[in-house]
Amino acid sequence: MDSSKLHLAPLTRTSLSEDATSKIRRAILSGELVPGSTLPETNLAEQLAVSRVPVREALMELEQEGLVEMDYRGRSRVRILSEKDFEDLFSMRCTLEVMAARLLAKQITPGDVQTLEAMIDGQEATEDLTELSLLDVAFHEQIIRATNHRPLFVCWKTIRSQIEFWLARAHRAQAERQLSSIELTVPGHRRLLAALCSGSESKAENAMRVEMSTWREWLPA
Amino acid sequence: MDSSKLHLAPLTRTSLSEDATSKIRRAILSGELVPGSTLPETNLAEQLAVSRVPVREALMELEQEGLVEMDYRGRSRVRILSEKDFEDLFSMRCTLEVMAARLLAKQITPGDVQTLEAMIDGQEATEDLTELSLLDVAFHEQIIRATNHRPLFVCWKTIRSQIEFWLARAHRAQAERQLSSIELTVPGHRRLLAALCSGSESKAENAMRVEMSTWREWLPA
DNA sequence: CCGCCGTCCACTGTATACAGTCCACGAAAG
DNA sequence: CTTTCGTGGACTGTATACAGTGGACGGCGG
Repeated sequence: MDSSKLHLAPLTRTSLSEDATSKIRRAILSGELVPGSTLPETNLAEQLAVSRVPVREALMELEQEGLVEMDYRGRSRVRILSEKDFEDLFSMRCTLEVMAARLLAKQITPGDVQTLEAMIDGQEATEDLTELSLLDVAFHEQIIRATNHRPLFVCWKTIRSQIEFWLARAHRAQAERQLSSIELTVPGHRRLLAALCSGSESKAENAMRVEMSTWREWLPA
Repeated sequence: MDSSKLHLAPLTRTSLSEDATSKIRRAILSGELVPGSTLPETNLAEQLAVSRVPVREALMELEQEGLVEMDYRGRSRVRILSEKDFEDLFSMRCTLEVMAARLLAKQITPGDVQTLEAMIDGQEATEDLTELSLLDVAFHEQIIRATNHRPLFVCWKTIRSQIEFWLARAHRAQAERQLSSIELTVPGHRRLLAALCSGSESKAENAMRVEMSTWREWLPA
């Protein structure tokens, strides 16, 4: 049985641009690339062993995600996020997620519930707290995706990376008082999911606001 | 007095990419490029008399704006916006603008008021209805800009062009029963501005919801 | 010592060149 | 007539080449 004709691979085929994007993104999120440091295309191209073209596209993408900023002439640096930036980020997130909660309350499907429950189980099974916080973001992203609301999802994507940046930063900064332990995250998500299934927009909204507020406390990074 | 050293020009310096972006955008909004039609880089580059590089960047930008979509292999076409797309667009717009209204109610400055009033005066002085609808969008954009909330503005930019696309389309489709006459737009904006100045978040929100609903009636494009 | 000017260099914007891929179309086999 | 296979062309993805610009730096004049 020769499956070579099935074109299974093309779905996951990855261009050098996307490759470069995720590599640079990871380097920023990990702190390897410090906020404010310059990102010369020439330099990055050399390090990633590709030409400037994919690097350019990666930088454009990351600018869109808010991790990179370009000066009036096109020179890129790792964006420096201020306190206000983080506050704005979270107020935006709150608005988007509340909208998602209300939408989903009206249209959630058994399939959605199943997916979300599986994700919560995955969170419960996790030991690593850094990993957990990523799963948490993924859970919220799944809620937004489930709404099938394209503009909402596009907007979410413009802040997602910045949220992960903040998470990584907070983890490094305050390793002792770890945010979002399993004991808090998992039950919170179960309550949220229950509210989303209640069919009541206002219940869903309130549950989401509660969920959001548990994060907001950690804002002063 | 030689001003050649003052570098006044660089502020408005325009790259070929941006040039290409606005030209293609205009062509789509005007209907010259029909939804669904393909956009081969080679072809566009030839027509715009530039190389493929600026065209590529323009297409990436327009994809972000939701006017262009790329298939799994990178071939671009003018995006076909469905009825649901427009509904989602407006619900997104409503959410963002309500958020903006609440924010601005808390922090509006005399300068903001002055700018917005001047824009309303400009609307009052306009005869052309197509022009008026663009001024209307610009007015709402100014409200969002005035919040000084970067993520909010970034999100707005991802839907702005699609809204203008819908406007242009609606204008062509129903030339007789013109939407948004001056008699409706200007007083509506004055009331909205008054609510924004009231200092009350809920008044601002309600006024914005009213403003949004006047648009929504026209949805079945 | 301080400021001004010119040169050089690092870097981007754009063009061109090259390689690979998918699809349409047509020929050959059933 | 239908199906299969092969081939050519139309594109994109990526690399390389070229041109221009602004800033850093050093020398020169005050």
